[in-house]
Order: sequence, then C-alpha cells, then structure tokens
Amino acid sequence: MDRCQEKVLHQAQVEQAIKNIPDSVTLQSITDIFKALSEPSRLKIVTALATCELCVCDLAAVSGSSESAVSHQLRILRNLKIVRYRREGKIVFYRLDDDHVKSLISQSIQHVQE
Amino acid sequence: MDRCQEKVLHQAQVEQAIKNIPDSVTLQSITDIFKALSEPSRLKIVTALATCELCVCDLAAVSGSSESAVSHQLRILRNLKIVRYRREGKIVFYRLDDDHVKSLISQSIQHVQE
DNA sequence: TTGACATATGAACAGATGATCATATGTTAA
DNA sequence: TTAACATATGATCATCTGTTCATATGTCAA
Repeated sequence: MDRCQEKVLHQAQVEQAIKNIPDSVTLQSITDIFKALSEPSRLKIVTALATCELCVCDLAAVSGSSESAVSHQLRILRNLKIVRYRREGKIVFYRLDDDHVKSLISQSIQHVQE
Repeated sequence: MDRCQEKVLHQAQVEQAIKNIPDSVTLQSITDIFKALSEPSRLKIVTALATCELCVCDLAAVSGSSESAVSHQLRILRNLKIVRYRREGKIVFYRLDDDHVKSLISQSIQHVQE
C-alpha cells in the first residue's frame, strides 16, 4: 500500500498547501541556505562572523578546524552568498554578506530556547 | 602547514568571536533545526503545514513522496519539536509546533530574493 | 627571481543520510 | 475477533558530504 484509498483525504487543504510551497528554484535556494547552516563547523564560522570580519587563520582557530577545512567550508558559504571577502595583502578577510543570516540564527536560538 | 605562523592573527577579535558562539548544546540544537529544513522534501512538508494541519496521506500528495517516506520525515520533524500531531481515529493530523519556523522560512525567502 | 606564507583546491576515504521495501502497530467497523 | 486501512518503523542500499592530505595559487619581501 502506498497511498490511502481516496487519493487525497482533504482535497481543498491540499490544494491550498501546494499553492503555499515556493517555486522549485526558490525552494532549492532556501534548502541550500539551511543546509549551509546545518553543519556545526559552518555554523560556528557564521556565528563568529556575526561579530566581526575574520581571516581564514582566525576562523580556523575559532572553529577548531584546520585551515584547509575552513577554506573548503568558506567556498561553500561564498557560493551561497552567505559570506563576502576582501583581500588585504596575503590575508583574506571574510564577513557576512548581509544581515538576514544573523536574523535566521537569532530566530533559531529563540526557537531552541523555549 | 596547518596553522599560520603566529597562532592567531587577530587575537582580540578571535576571543570575541569565540564568546559569540553558542554553547555546544545550543549549537547542536540549531544545526538540527537547519538540517531538518535543508531537505526539499522536508521543507515542502513544513511550508505545507504553514497553511493548515494535514494528515500523512495529504502530505504525501503535497510533497510528491510515498507515505512511508513522509512518515520517516515527520518522525525527524517531531523529534525536533518542529511539528506536533493529534490523532483523530485512524488519521493523524500534523501541524507546526510554533511560529518560529514560519519566521525562519520567511526570513530565508527574503534573503534569497535579493 | 626566490623564498616564505596565507589561502585555495583536487582526490580519496569514512561517515552520514534519504528512499525503498517489508513488516509492525494502532484504530475502526462488522 | 477479523478485516481493512492509516501510519510507523527497522534494515538495506546508494548517494551525498566533510575532512584530510598533497599540491597549487597568489602575495609580499628581499
């Protein structure tokens, strides 16, 4: 058995619910964001960057990972426009791209702490 | 080479950043929430439940998955207190546990659409 | 140009995870 | 109790993903 007898029990609600689901592109973008924040190592990086800009070496120290691992993670965060960077000589400084990520995190903390 | 010469380039910022990182329990809880929302199938379920409560069969139709797959996903969402359920005879109705998840999603949509 | 250093990246491996299938549980009606 | 149905769950497998290691790139100083 893979589906209940009447294909859908509550047709009207189902249709309304389907309308409320974002288009597939938006859906994918959102899941990408959440996925980026769903790894402790990346979340550490992001919460650290919520305070001030930091270089790769700093972030390695903050998150307790190797610089290589951090660099790999930063690439993912860069591609998702979650962080920006600027180069200053040999050093690359990273910071959050905008404040939405900060809001996401504070919202989630609220959720967790209740 | 696994660490830059001086162990940390910007000591003060690093210490401040470390203070801003939530304790490991909170961190884990937050990543769990984000991980739960980082799969298209689960995000579909959650956005669908943002409109009204739905039964497993409805959710299968909405998300285009099998009922078994949906049930597995709902278990994860239940354990994370993202959804609640109530039984009415043979049918189990699911709904969001609180409004924080709605906020998280709307925040993320804002982020994506800019 | 050479050497030193900060960062980036490709390959490979180990661990995590979602879907499927089979089966179990719980509820109602007869 | 038995049958039918809605949902739950354990095991398995294929796929995905984070880390590590080795190496490459880019920048500065000499």
